[in-house]
Amino acid sequence: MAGYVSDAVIRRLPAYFRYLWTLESKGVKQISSKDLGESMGLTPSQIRQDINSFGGFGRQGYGYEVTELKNHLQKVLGVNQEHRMVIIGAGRIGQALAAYEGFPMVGFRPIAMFDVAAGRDEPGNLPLYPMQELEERLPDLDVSIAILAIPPAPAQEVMDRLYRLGIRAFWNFATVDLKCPGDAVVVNEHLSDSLGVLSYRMQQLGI
Amino acid sequence: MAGYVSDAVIRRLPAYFRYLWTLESKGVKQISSKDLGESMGLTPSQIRQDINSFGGFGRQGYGYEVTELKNHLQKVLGVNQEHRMVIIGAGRIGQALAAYEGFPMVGFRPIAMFDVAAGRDEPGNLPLYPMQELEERLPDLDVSIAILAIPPAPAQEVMDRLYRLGIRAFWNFATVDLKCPGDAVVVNEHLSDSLGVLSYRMQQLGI
DNA sequence: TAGATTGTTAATCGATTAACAATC
DNA sequence: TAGATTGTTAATCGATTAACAATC
Repeated sequence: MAGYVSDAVIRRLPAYFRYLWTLESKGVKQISSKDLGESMGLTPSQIRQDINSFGGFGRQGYGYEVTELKNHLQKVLGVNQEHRMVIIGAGRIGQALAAYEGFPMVGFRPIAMFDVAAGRDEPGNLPLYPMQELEERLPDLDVSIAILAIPPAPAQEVMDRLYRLGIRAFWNFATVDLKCPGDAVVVNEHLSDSLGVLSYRMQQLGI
Repeated sequence: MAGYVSDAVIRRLPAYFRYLWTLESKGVKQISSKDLGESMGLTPSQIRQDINSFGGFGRQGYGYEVTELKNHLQKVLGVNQEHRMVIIGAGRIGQALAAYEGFPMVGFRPIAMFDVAAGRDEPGNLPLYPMQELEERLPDLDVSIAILAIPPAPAQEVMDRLYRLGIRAFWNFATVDLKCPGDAVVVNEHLSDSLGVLSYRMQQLGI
């Protein structure tokens, strides 16, 4: 079905998926690359290229079946299966993520939180465990992803500790770039980088 | 100094800035494009190209002065000046952002929060006002950026309302893509898109 | 059928990498 | 000076756009 799909394409897939999801929820059955392009700010050509990088779904003279394409994108991204997550750090960011409503759409589910300060509020309805019980409890939780919502200083060490426990996927909110072995994945989320870009554009417009 | 700088370059600038900042705080005085490239996972060539797109700072045979380059990047990004922000929505994401430690580095400062439910906790040390007082209070707050940490449904409407009050820069955490007039800037932050990419990579590695 | 729109190849455009003279 | 490393031009690579035959 798909050979190598470039990074540039992969980064656009979640946006396609999201948009098709909303189309489906509005009852739209069909869409052409032209209309999709207009809504998403991309050229029809690019959309057809992107979609075709993982298989042919359109019908000439008609366009794409919204639900069919959405479901397929879901499988391509792997967000059709449930991903159980543990959240490390029960500070404000950790708590915000524990309650984030964007997860169900992509099949992600927070299962538990850990924090060095065991006396914190239990947010949402997730159990909160002290960090020292990590080794003891993690195996039973059956999670495949760890969210790091902790300060930068201990981040790399905590990641290594989770790696030793078998975690191979990390979503990092600590303000450092973390490195991991080749058999694991890290997505470093740098919120302030977005602000840098925003600031640059403001300057250009003289805001 | 700089003509047109491409989007691809601009998106890398905050990472350069962040890394130079940590180098400076470690007391590093000088760095070559070779070493910078190794640390950041870029080629020396690319780094020299990027830096030269906004002016020549290196010395042959020596490299770059860390502090000088950092300070210049700061000006290029416009993060040397203070940006006052208002946070709309005092839910968990709003509260997390109110306390986010990544802002000072980029000169951003949250000033106040607004929420439809006036009875919420006052988080951090920011004043929290009811949303209906927006028109009355915003002019005195002297903010140039609004963070939207509200549900998708009212997001576009709230943005239009802020635009009418003179706000021209938006950082949007609502899970919809917002559109704005050409004299304003929006950065749409889609956290779950990152998870889509993470999920795709996990699948590829068989995690 | 005629019109619309795909899948796909070819053309263009832009970004990254390589190379090297200039020079600190 | 000799060695290192820049700034910059040229070469390569990849991604986007255009075009169009295929076909629903």
